[in-house]
Amino acid sequence: MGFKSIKEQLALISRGAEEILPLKELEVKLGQSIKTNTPLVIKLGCDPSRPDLHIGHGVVLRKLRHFQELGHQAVLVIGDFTAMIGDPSGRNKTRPQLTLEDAKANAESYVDQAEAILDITNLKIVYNSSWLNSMNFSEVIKLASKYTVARMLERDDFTKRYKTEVPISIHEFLYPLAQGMDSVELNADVELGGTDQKFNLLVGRDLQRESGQEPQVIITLPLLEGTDGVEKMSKSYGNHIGLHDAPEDMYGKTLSISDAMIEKYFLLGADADDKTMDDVRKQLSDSSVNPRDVKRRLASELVTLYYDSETAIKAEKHFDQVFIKKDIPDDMDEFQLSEEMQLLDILNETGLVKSKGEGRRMIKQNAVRIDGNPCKDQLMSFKPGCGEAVIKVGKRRFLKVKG
RNA sequence: GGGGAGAUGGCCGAGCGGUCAAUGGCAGCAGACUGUAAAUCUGCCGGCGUACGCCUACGGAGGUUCGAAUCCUUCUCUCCCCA
Repeated sequence: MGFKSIKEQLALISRGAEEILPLKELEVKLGQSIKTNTPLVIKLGCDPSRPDLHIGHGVVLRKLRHFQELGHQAVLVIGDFTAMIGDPSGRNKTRPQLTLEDAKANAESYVDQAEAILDITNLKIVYNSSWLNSMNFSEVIKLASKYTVARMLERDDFTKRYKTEVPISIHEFLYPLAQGMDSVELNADVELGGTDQKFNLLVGRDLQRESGQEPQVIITLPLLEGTDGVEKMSKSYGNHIGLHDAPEDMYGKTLSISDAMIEKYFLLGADADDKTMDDVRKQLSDSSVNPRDVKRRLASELVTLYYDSETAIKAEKHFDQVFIKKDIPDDMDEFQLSEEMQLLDILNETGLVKSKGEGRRMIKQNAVRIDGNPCKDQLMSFKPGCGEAVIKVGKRRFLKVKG
């Protein structure tokens, strides 16, 4: 099968991308690829230490998918080796060090989730332990000699940590090098990553050059902020929309993003094409259009993307019912009463609240409703034979008690 | 190798023998207002008990004391300066 023209390919490749470095080299590579009818090798590394994927990860996976659609060879590098060592970079605690088995298990789950985006049948999956694990100390030292401390310290987060006297371990300097080795191993033509990966991606170029390879082109993608619109999307911030979130959650969470994020979510999260983006921008700048409606469209497109349009309609209906009409959802967890029980215990045991203390607080704050009426009685209890009641805690926690 | 500083609740950061479950900020949760937007206001924000209260917590382990996050010893870890 032939490739599309350079121009056509670039249009898709650059959609949503932050930087393509150097663009000229990419054009050359694409040209060669067309001429020799050979797909380019597109590398994406993933960290299997955190197995829950969200639409933030989706941004870069989507870009890899674009390359698949253009007929290139996508390679997913599972960083099981690096995960095994345990990268202590990042804000606070040392990361848990995974065993190779854990990393492998997580990797499987990762691939399973990535299937929502990638064409798995044409995906090459490799584990970097298969080459990094066998390097001996002298090889590592030789590798380490190719970079200087000053250059390492150029990296943004190292600079920051160094200045604020936050520890940096020596082995962290080896991370970019290990990642770069992956590029050498694969003879990658292009490597994808978030903007925070820029330094690491560039190291790959240097190492490839040292090994006599043509350096890879790097493509960085913006980091998608989470639903709070401030921090980057991350499960630990609790601001993520998971790829495996239930359709209703995906829809609801999307509607909770701030208006300022709508455009970005369309582009990066929903993979909107140029035409859609124009339309969205037009609507957002039109004061007669309620931004909420644009957001509703976004939510529905996201659900459609990860599920299907029918599910999106259902999610929307659920949302309207629960949050706009403040009605109860069609489906909710049920609790069968076998003996008289305190409301507080029911809440606690079913996980509607984290502790009884939280339950008490919620009740005090009028956050607990029974059949729509705020419950102020902390000692209230349910007796068998009392029939059905719907308990609501906060905005979105429901439970049907059957007695 | 020598000298100095430090480790506090999800994070930052006060406290320096009792009044400390620990000021404050951020994050979070809930309520009001809304479009599950933003902004704003209010309350909550270790666990258990209706509550007086009890238990567990200030890097780990010991100790001094009627009483310790606060003092001493020791261990672990971190940062800075000198070599």
